Amino acid sequence: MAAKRRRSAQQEHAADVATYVAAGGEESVQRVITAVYAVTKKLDQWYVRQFADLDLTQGEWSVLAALARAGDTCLTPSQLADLSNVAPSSMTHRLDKMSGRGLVQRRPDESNRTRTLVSLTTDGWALFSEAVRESNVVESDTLRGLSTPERHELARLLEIVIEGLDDVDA
Amino acid sequence: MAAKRRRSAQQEHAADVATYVAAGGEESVQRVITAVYAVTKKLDQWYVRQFADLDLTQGEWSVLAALARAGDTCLTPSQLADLSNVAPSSMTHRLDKMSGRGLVQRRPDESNRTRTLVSLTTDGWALFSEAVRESNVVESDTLRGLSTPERHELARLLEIVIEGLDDVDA
DNA sequence: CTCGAATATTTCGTATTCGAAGTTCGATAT
DNA sequence: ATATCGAACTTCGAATACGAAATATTCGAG
Repeated sequence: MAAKRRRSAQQEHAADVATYVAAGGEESVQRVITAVYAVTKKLDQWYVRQFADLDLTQGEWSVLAALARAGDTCLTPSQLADLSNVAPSSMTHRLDKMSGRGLVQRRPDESNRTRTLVSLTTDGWALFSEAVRESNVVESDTLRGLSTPERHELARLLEIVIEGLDDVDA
Repeated sequence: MAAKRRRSAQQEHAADVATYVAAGGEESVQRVITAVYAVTKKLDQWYVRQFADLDLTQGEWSVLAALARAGDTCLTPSQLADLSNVAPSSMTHRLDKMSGRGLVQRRPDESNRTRTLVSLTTDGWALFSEAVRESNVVESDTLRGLSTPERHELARLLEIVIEGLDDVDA
């Protein structure tokens, strides 16, 4: 099942970084970026399997998570499309399915009738909680090699990166 | 364009983590995982735009990168499907397109005629290099808030996580 | 040697996604 | 007031992805 074990994951990663550096990337950059994507790629595989139990696709999860993070603030289909990295037209169909299943509800915005407001139903909130708890199992397992101080340090460094994300476009 | 600036990205992130913790996640876990996905989500958006200049989709990029990382070792369509997180049947069509464009080439495996061996062409290698150099611009910009020692520390911590990834399935 | 199971790829039907119009409503200027 | 532009959502056709079945080859058991 798992790939060739002749090399450790470390060595495999180092070789990948070397490939990117040879192609013109910076070492200190590629070491971080390649590592980040190695982690998310593996996590994505697990999410697919975990969420299948809940009859949930990654796309539907992104909607659920976006609405949950918004709290009691309703979001529009456009906002959800942006947050989910999909085209607005795709969100239409996705919301059709999810509202048909009773996870979300759409209602017109009285103050601006071009807008539609989307919010989680009680079932939607319940499924969100269920998914978070299931995900936390594999996520926790993923980080088991790090001590609590190391996790905080890792989070701190990532949060520095996050702080500058929005300014890059400009 | 950019979302509401009333809150800093930091505060936004902290609020997101609080939502996951309230739903049953562990604080030290969610702080890291949420941050990792915040970074990759933004990077994914940039990749789409950057790669559009090279007439390259993210799916095609994943094939290019997998073959480049394999070096002179050929990969089979099945292996590429695994590495790209797509179904084998999807890889068939993707390789059809890419070989039609002259980026990759397929040849039968003489030692096992059920297999097909895929490798990069000269044009494929050139496009890979071009894409790496373009990507490195935004990636480098993404990490500009970190000093060189901080980048090494971030890479070190992520590499600890990577080392344990394959053992989680078991 | 032959039969059956396993592996690798492709084909095919269905579902999801995207981008480009189409439609409705709101905002601004004249 | 109304005309025009822009914003938000949806509809529609084309492209992409998935899963199941089909095809071809290898491997192992009898």
